[in-house]
Amino acid sequence: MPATRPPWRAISSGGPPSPFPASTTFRSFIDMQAFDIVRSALADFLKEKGLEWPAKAVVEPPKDPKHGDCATNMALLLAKPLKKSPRDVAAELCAFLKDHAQDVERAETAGPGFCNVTFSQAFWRRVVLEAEEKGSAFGESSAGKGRKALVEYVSANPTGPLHVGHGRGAAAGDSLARILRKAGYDVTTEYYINDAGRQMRLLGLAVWYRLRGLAGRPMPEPEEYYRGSYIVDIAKEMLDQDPGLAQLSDAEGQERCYAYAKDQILAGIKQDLADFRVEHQVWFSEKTLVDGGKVDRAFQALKDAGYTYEKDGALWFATSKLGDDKDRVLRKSDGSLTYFASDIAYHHDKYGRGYDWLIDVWGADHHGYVPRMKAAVQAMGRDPASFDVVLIQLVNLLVAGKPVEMSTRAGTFETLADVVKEVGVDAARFMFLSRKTDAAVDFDLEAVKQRTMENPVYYVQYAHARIKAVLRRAADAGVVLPERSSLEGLSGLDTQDDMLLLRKLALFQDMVETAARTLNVHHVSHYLMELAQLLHSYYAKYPILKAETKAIACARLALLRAAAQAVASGLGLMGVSAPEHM
RNA sequence: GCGUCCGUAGCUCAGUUGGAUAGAGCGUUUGCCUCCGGAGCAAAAGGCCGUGAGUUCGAAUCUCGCCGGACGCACCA
Repeated sequence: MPATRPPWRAISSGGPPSPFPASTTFRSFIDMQAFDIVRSALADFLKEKGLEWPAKAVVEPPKDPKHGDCATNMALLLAKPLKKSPRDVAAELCAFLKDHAQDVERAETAGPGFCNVTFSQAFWRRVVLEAEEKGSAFGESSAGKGRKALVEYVSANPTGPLHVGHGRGAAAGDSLARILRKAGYDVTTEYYINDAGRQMRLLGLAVWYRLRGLAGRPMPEPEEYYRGSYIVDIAKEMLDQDPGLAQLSDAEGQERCYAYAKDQILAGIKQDLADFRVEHQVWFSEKTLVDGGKVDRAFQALKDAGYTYEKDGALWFATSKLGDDKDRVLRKSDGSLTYFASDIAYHHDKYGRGYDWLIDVWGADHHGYVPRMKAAVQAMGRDPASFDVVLIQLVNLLVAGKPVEMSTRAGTFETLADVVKEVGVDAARFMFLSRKTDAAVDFDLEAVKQRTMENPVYYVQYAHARIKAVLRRAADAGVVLPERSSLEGLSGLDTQDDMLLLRKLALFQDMVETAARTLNVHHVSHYLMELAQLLHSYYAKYPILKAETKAIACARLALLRAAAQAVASGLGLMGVSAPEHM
């Protein structure tokens, strides 16, 4: 956390595949079954032929559902060793799968030599039972194995209100924490308060300057200070409470102003975050690092590892030995610490608190800072893979396609609070979380306000509300849906569209794990869009309450109830509400 | 100059570990409200995946060059 967090820039990218979640792909119960069944049958086939599993052989879901439930390229890779054409091998393999794998209804060759496997309908219906059994825990997994992860995000300097860019970082960090929890991690969320150093001095100076001006004791305008109108407001507030303040000495006045302003601004930030449904469990003060001797302890750790040296009166850290471009200064020749120094101490402290995985959410403009932080982690004797940075790209605020100036002028929507007030928490969060964090996003206030497909949040929420409406009507009509369905009761789910929905539901847990593994929050919203689309289409095509038979009506209701569970759960991961009515 | 990231339909964006005919929404065109919520559904049109090579059974995906864009490269915070 670079101290200056330019407000409107924030996030980034591409999520370095974290080592933590691992080499194996985690799948939901249903999916795991499906893929494992095929994998083990393939292994049997290889054993029979006396061959090893080819490194490039995969079992995967085919892009086109017409190709079945899962596909393997095995035959393509066995053609050479078996000295047969890929298609002949595929035919042989398919015959084998049909005979040796459970729940397999069809196994067919396709294209250049793929084997497409289709499971029985009953196999897929089980996902409804799984959803009913797990309830709101549907989609949870143990992929994280309870590892302790610390997500640090926002961490804006308490020198002014949060801007929209901070909002994107806030939404991303908060959602990431929710996703990681769902994926089985023990997550703590944290905000690093830069309450030491130059920024704070400038804040105190700014308020003091305004205060003296208001009190009729003007002083020369400082070269550098915060000019926002909120500074004047704070100065007024202080004067109202104690008109005698202006008579203090500059040193004491600035100190009083700093302390008051910091607390006020921080309180405002906390309120803005709470209003945005963003949680931070820990508020970590930079000051406590310095005062508590933690910086010295971190320095000692680096020194013990042999990475520090003195030069030109400064203390240096040999980050270039660890992949950085050049060495960095920790303590300047004037004796003061660089920002990097407290950063190192901060991360040293984080590890000391027992976290296995540190995730920092930074503005993308700080990407150049990553290598030196990685170097620091390594010098502390930690696995650099246990430290990930999610970079957040900037937000371009627009009104009807035209850029809004990011000035401090009143009347322009630049603060997070203003934007949220204007478009609502749900729409704002959904928008922020729908794109890869490392791509800049255009945030058009007009578009996001509209209840159309311009902002898909309503599309997804509507799918949820619709299902709830049908379930209510069912209850009103006296249709009693058992809390737990039976496989026989679901036998009415036998169309292609039923299967599409069931398979989508089975992928929910997969999606959560992918999002957690890649630290890419946008997977959630895309999944929800696809699920919502299937639901709207299904709803339009099939009568539910007026189904051909009561049994089919119940089966469809159970399917929709499970789907609503997934929608609500997915929206929950984004911190977006799942309304019963709209 | 060096480094990181980005370039996919008119627009905004997905695309997992390299897989089959590259997807979705918006916009456009055409249909659908005697029927459970039309904030919806169905269908059509729309593509040199920036560009040129390479790797291989197979590339939007991996490698290199080039073009275009964003952002970094402090004894700043």
